[in-house]
Amino acid sequence: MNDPRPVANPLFLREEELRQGIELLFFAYRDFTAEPDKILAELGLGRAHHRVIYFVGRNPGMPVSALLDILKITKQSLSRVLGTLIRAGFIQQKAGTRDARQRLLELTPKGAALERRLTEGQRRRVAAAYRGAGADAVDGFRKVLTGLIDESERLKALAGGSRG
Amino acid sequence: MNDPRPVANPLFLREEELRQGIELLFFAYRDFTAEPDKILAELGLGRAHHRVIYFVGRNPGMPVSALLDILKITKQSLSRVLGTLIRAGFIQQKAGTRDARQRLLELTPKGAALERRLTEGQRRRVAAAYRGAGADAVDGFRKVLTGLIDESERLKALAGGSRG
DNA sequence: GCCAATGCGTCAACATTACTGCCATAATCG
DNA sequence: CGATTATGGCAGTAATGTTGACGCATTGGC
Repeated sequence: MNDPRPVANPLFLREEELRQGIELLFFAYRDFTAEPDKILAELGLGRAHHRVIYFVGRNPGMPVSALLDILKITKQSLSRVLGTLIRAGFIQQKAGTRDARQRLLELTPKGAALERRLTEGQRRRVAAAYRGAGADAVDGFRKVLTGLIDESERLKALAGGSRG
Repeated sequence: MNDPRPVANPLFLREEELRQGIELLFFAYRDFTAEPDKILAELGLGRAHHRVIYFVGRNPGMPVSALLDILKITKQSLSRVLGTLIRAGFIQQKAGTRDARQRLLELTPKGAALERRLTEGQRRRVAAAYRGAGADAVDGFRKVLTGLIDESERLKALAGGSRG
């Protein structure tokens, strides 16, 4: 009458499947950030500096407000990190032409060099994972990650540099 | 002789493709952690507490050393977080039977309840992203994320609970 | 039984990254 | 002119991480 095997319980499988996804995200992010963190530590900088350098490099001339919207931190937190990077000569500000209140941000050559150095390892890592998984897998990876982003943020996230 | 169209430069596309992957990872992780962070803040806890509660819930009876190996933080950092959780009654310790030096960790009922509350939103989010992307995409998602993990950590990461 | 190594905890000091709240300046807009 | 916007600065606080040193109980090899 009863099947002696513990037949695959769909609820259990689902739970297990979801937890595996959660864990993969944790482990991947952990290892993904470890490399640049090391380089940053040598320079007395932290992960927050990398994020700022990355996105300013990606969106040259962006105002502070746009950076705040991406990072989702307070302006006070950003202000300190940004101030450090400006004083250290990685980022420079220019007054906005349309709105003179704005401080438009861009990397200096020194900043661009650091950006390349920091992101190089991450690019290599992503490239290796893409190569190993194949084009279809990459497509799925992007689909799922996009679905994980808050709906209201998806367009902004995919806009990336000056693509959108 | 020359193709007048700026033919898709494979190097550019690759760079763009990789950067998009990097950004998706950032945005997904940002939004993925925002929800539990709010709940934790109400309790005077932080993301580190969630990680500990999560993995102890996943691996009941795990020793401290295993947790250190997963989280990749120093025992001093863990000790503080773990101490808080134990004093607050979310986690309890039992001496190891095989090795009496070990402190085997497990969630109390109170801890298990908090774990469910914290992870519920994340599970829902992952479930929604999985549903929206489809089974093939989920497979690709897992493949790529696995490839992003340090090779030496992949087996451990996939071992999850007591699956491996 | 001695002794080194292991597993865990703790104290001290410090850095980074985040937060809230408040105030200031300057420019834009209505 | 007055309200809003974009930005900067200061003060205080907290979470999370680090290194270094030490203690204590237990284990395991000799």
